[in-house]
Amino acid sequence: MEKFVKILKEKGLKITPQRLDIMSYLDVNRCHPDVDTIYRDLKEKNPSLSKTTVYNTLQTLKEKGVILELTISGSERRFDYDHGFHHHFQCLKCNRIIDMDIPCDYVNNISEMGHEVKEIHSYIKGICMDCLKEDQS
Amino acid sequence: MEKFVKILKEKGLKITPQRLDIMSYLDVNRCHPDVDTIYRDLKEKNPSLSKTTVYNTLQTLKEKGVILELTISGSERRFDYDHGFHHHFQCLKCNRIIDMDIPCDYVNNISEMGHEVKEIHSYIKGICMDCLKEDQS
DNA sequence: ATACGAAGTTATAATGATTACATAATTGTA
DNA sequence: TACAATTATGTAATCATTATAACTTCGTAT
Repeated sequence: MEKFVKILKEKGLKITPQRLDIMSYLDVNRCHPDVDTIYRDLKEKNPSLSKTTVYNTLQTLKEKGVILELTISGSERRFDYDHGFHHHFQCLKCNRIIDMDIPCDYVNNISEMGHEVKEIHSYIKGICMDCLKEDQS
Repeated sequence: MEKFVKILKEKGLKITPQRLDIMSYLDVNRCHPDVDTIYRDLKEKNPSLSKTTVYNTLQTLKEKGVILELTISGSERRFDYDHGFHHHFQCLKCNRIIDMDIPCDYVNNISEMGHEVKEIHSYIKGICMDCLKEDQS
């Protein structure tokens, strides 16, 4: 928990239990949860939590670069603790998002383009291994 | 225009002026327009056009693989005539989306993963060349 | 050609996620 | 401990998207 306090201080943000809860939740739950899931899960331990707070905090943490917002789907916003670049795979059947740590040289070539790069998102969609197996059986 | 008729027939879809308009619009306007832009522009020539039709048609064409929906931004849905895989760069300042045709070997390696790949999206965000120049002057 | 059924379009209403706002509470500091 | 600034809360407003139902058009078979 100390590491989250440190991060908030570095970013010039006040330390509040709500922020620590959300950061800790995203650090543990690397399943790219959406706003509502975060809200519902955290509300169990802190029933007075407001959904507005969740929105505000996610927005703040995103602006400060602590967390990442995925835009893999147009309809659902998903969030991720920022732990280095990797690709994301979304299964069109079970809707799960899987981290993919296959190396990609493209990232290194981008600087040649003349644009200043701040974020890279790589989304692959299809049918995941598990759903493929189910279909066969 | 004949090519759009052909595509619709191949996909088993009826040929309607609205669909042809939307396909033609996306084929010409490769700036990745959002729903509202498409609607406003096409409404000029066909004032009875309904926004529901735009939504329906985009959805149908997307399902049939004729067009692609970008999810580069969480807040705005953008559409693109499907003309082969390429990366997209979005400028965080002017909001423009630029096609990037730099080769990427990653695409070829994906099949090794065990998942079945249907779509690949690659989004890069940052400050574009033009905005960088403006900042300096 | 014409008529018929299916598919597509339209306009309106409903939905649901996100944002705005005003108030209350908490944080960090003097 | 008290104070100013920031943050959290709850409600209300907003906006894009979807659902619905009536109407129209399309493609085909007569």
